[in-house]
Amino acid sequence: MYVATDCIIFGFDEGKLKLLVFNRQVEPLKGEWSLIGSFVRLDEDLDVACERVLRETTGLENVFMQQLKCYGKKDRDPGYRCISVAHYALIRIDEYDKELVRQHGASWYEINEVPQLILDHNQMVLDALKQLKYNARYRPIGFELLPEKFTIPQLQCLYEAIYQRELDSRNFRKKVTSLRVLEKLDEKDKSGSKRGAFLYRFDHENYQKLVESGYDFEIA
Amino acid sequence: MYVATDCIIFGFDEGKLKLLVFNRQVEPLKGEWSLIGSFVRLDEDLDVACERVLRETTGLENVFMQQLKCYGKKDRDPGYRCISVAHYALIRIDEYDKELVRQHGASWYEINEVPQLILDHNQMVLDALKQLKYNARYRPIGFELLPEKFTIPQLQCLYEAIYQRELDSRNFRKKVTSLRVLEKLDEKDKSGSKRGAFLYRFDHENYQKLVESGYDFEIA
DNA sequence: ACAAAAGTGTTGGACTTACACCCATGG
DNA sequence: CCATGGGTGTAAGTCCAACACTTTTGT
Repeated sequence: MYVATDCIIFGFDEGKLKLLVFNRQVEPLKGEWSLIGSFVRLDEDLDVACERVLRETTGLENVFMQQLKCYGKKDRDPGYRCISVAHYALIRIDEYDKELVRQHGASWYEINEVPQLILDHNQMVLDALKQLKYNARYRPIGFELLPEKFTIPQLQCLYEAIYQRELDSRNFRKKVTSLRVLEKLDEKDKSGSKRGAFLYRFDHENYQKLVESGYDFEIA
Repeated sequence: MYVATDCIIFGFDEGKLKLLVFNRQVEPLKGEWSLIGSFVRLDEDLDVACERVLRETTGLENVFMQQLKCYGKKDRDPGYRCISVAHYALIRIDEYDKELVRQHGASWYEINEVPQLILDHNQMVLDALKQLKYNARYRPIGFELLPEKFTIPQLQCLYEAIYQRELDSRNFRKKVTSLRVLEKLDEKDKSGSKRGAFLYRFDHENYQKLVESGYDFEIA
């Protein structure tokens, strides 16, 4: 049986949660929209395979990535029996290799304007989004989608995009700062307003300590 | 590549959460403890394969079963390259086919006394238990492990076994009855005490309605 | 009559939500 | 000077956790 992996790649840009979809360049179904994927090689760990796929298409390494689900309907791929283990990845939209992405015929789509994809890939996207919403409540994975330095309004905007609802800025700020995993910098980002908003950095060290102590990261 | 499925089968008996483990009857590793599994047939849906495994070993159908994770380390099975999609199942310990289980050389082990299992099966059990704890908070899956009629003290005992901590009986009773998915019967179960405790039945219909309306089932 | 489990309410504290105004700056 | 987004505190309500005694009945 063939074993493949497909990647649901999320990014965050212009205040919107987006999905990277690919123009399929091989037959069958050449020219259709698709997630990016690959067969898992015989001598390759499953998770290594999807890291490889991500690296080959975006140039990124050490990306947040998580196994979503294994799709195994017998007729999911009309060509041959193939199961696919879907993973979703959160990438920083300012870091990926734009040339590489262009070569693969990929484009970003807003999460609720994703076009028709091949096979069961639309279902994978729906499942991944559900998972992302779910996980975002208990681990601060939202940070994975932002540049290294970000402002609190940006972070809030991201969570609003994930949850697809508005959050109260006072309550949001209170909560994220109370988590004590944000390091406030002396710089401001003035791209969003005249006044400028302070930049923060994610304090990985403190985060790690808190995780180990069993801390609960529910946000919003 | 070979594709297998393995089943983590949970049951609840004598106030303890238990796992059904099998004595492996084929080489290699014959005689070792193992989860039960099977290769996925070429013309068989993945989820159908694990339903088949469960039916073949316990005689049960229509069991609560959920995909856990796909295990795909390249050397997880020293014999040949094989990925395994683990599923966990919750069964009622009074319903399974004891003769069938005996034929497969299976025994129940308390969840924190599980012996050494082959390959990565111990890891699968740990992951399944974590998932069970997690899911038990948001869907009333605990009911799957009890007989059709059960008492509230039994239900509490089950949740205590899953969470591995004690719960307050007043708060627990308050919460589960407030969910409005329990139907109180006129019978009592006197096996647990002189006084006897009222039996309840899970109201699947009302549960379905509540799920559809987006209700949140957090318990304990 | 007593042991053993079933059943029942209340209160204090923690957390969540809702809500409105001033601040800093660039144009 | 004004338009724009950034930043701040408080009060009400809801939810959760802690807690102890009475009931029933078989032995």
